[in-house]
Amino acid sequence: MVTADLSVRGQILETADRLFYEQGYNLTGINQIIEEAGVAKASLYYHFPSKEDLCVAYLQKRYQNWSARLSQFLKGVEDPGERILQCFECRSQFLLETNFGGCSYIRIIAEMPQRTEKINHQVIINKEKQRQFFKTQVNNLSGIKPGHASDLAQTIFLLFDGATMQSQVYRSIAPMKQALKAVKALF
Amino acid sequence: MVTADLSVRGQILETADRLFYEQGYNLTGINQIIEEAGVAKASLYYHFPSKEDLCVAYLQKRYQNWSARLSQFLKGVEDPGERILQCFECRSQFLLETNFGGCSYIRIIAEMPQRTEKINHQVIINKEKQRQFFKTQVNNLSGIKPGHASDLAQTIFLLFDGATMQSQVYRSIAPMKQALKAVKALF
Amino acid sequence: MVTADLSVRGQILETADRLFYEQGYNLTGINQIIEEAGVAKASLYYHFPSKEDLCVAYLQKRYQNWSARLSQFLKGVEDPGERILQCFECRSQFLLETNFGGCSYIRIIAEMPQRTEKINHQVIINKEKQRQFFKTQVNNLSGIKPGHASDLAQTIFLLFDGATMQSQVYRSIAPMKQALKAVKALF
Amino acid sequence: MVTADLSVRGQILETADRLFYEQGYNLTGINQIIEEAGVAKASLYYHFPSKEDLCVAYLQKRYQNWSARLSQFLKGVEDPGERILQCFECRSQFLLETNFGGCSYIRIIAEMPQRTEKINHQVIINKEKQRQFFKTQVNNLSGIKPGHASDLAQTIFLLFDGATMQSQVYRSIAPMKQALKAVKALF
DNA sequence: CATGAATGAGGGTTCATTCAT
DNA sequence: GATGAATGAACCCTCATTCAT
Repeated sequence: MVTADLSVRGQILETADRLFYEQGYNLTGINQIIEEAGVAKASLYYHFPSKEDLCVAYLQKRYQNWSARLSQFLKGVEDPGERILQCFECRSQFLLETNFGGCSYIRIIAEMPQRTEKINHQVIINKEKQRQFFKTQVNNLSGIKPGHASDLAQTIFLLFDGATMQSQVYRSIAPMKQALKAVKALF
Repeated sequence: MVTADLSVRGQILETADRLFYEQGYNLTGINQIIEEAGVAKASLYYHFPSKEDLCVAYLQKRYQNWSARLSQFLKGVEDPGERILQCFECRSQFLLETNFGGCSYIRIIAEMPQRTEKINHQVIINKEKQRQFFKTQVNNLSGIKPGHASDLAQTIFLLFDGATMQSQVYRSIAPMKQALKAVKALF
Repeated sequence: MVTADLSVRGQILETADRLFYEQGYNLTGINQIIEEAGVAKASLYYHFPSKEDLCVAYLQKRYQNWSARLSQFLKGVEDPGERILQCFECRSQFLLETNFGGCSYIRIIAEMPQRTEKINHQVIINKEKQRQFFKTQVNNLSGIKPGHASDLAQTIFLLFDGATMQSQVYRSIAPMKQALKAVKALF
Repeated sequence: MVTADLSVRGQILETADRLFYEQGYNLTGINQIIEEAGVAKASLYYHFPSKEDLCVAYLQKRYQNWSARLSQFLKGVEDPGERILQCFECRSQFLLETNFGGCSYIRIIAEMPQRTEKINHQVIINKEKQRQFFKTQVNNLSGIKPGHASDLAQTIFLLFDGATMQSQVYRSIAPMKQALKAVKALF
């Protein structure tokens, strides 16, 4: 659960987070954000020098929220293999809740091919953290042949992103289910 | 190679195709398209009733070009398994040429969460054709256990999309290579 | 009753007549006219050199239709005073049928302050014919003091236009009823 | 006389007021307004959310100006009958000054058959205030038979609008003079 | 007679950003 | 910290008209 932040900055970020994800970054204007956040335009620019900076904060917040959600979801799950599988379940649940909004990091990249350094940097950071999760779990798996752990983690990550993306396209969690099946077969 | 189409409609579509893919759909304005195409604005709207319709034509053209490229790439390749692997190679080559532009269909969905029916329909058509390619090849594979063909094709497709997307994010074909490796392991 | 004219010119004029009156001249585009008329754009410009000329034809047609409707309405009515009163009734009926569209001639003037000579000429012609109707009836009235006939006709005409206009504004025939009452009091 | 308002909002409204009345609402573009007002387009939309809202402000301003002009014109005139007659004189003077621009409220309705609620509302308000003026004067008239006051006021109002409109059509104050004569005969 | 294709100019509206207060 | 007001550039789209065929 995210604690309500009633500060001006918090209001802005919370609103931007919702709108960027629901409507897309380029389709969300500064005006809509400040209107729905109930703040003045100059206040937004006081806290975030540019829309780009707001985007970076949005990406950070997205990771924090996903990370918190996943931790909560995995509470009590100890087995590395099970943790991986539950990560896919957690994503399925998330997609259902968000009406198949997909991966926010990937979407930012998708709509900004000539992305700026700031934004690119944040996306890479977030993706790397996701990748690291799978790597860590795989390394903890028992019975993995040395040298194959990295490959396995990468493959799982590919399936994770592919399924997230296809679930958005098809508005269905079937791709996630399929990915889960494929991951199980890899262990 | 695509024959140059010097008709007004052809000029518009060719320019839109290039700009939508290079810059993104929402970041490409009608004005830029007509300027670079060297046509009048009303001419664009004569041939394409709206930007949305132009987007549909863009998606169709993207599929045609990819399809032609893939056919050319697979010329002489008969073995189903090899055809699948070469499809990944073809995509790698494409990504390198386009500076890691990713999958145009997916990107359109990624930047338009509230996609219109027209656009959604065309994206689904294109994605289904891609999926069908893998299904066909897998069905022609020898030694596939009955009932596993569908799962295999789906998994390959997930890896294909996941790798395409990650290659765009990381601006590297490493994810494609990784996916290729994973696919080989599935046969 | 207007005979259906299935010629291209007829189709265009009929459609323009309907749209100009329903939507207003400036709010009706050439494109809408040709689409709803089912003719090519160049065909319109073959029959009507410009939108302005089409407007003139529209004004002529509007007078013809009103004139025909009034003649039909007054069929059998001989008494000049009664003919005047029935003219107001006829207008009331017309306004109800057209959802209070008002006077087409006046509306054209209202939306084109710097009207062209062509259009101005046609409007004046139409208005003069309306005025002449009242003059003729008044001249046939019995018991009119010489020298007052002209004044009376003019006043009736003022009431007729005022009531037509106010009926459009208020979307009610109350102003027409009020004018009718006032006219009766003048006899 | 209206004091010059040099604020941005004032400049916009003053310019729109002039152009809407001189050229017509639909024939006046936002671009022309901001050019002649010397302001940025976004400034116009900051103060007026849409052209429609600007139209409402225009209608309000038109009433204020007419009201102020009439008050000034009637200064010192106490007799109700005379006040009514002077109202027609005031309108005649106004029409001469404005090159027979007619009634702004009526013209807005005339060029927008499918008027919006906002605009319709403002026009009705303005017309009702005009009507109220005549009602008030008639009620103050001496020697009016009870029950006839309302009819008389309505008839005068019809003559007022009819004459204003015809004066615009004919570009002459003759209709106003005629209406004045008719009103005198009603007392 | 009739048409499809092309156009320059302009339509109303929104963009992200800045600045004086 | 916070704000209202102002902006230049760009948004997608439609206008009435022309012309070669």
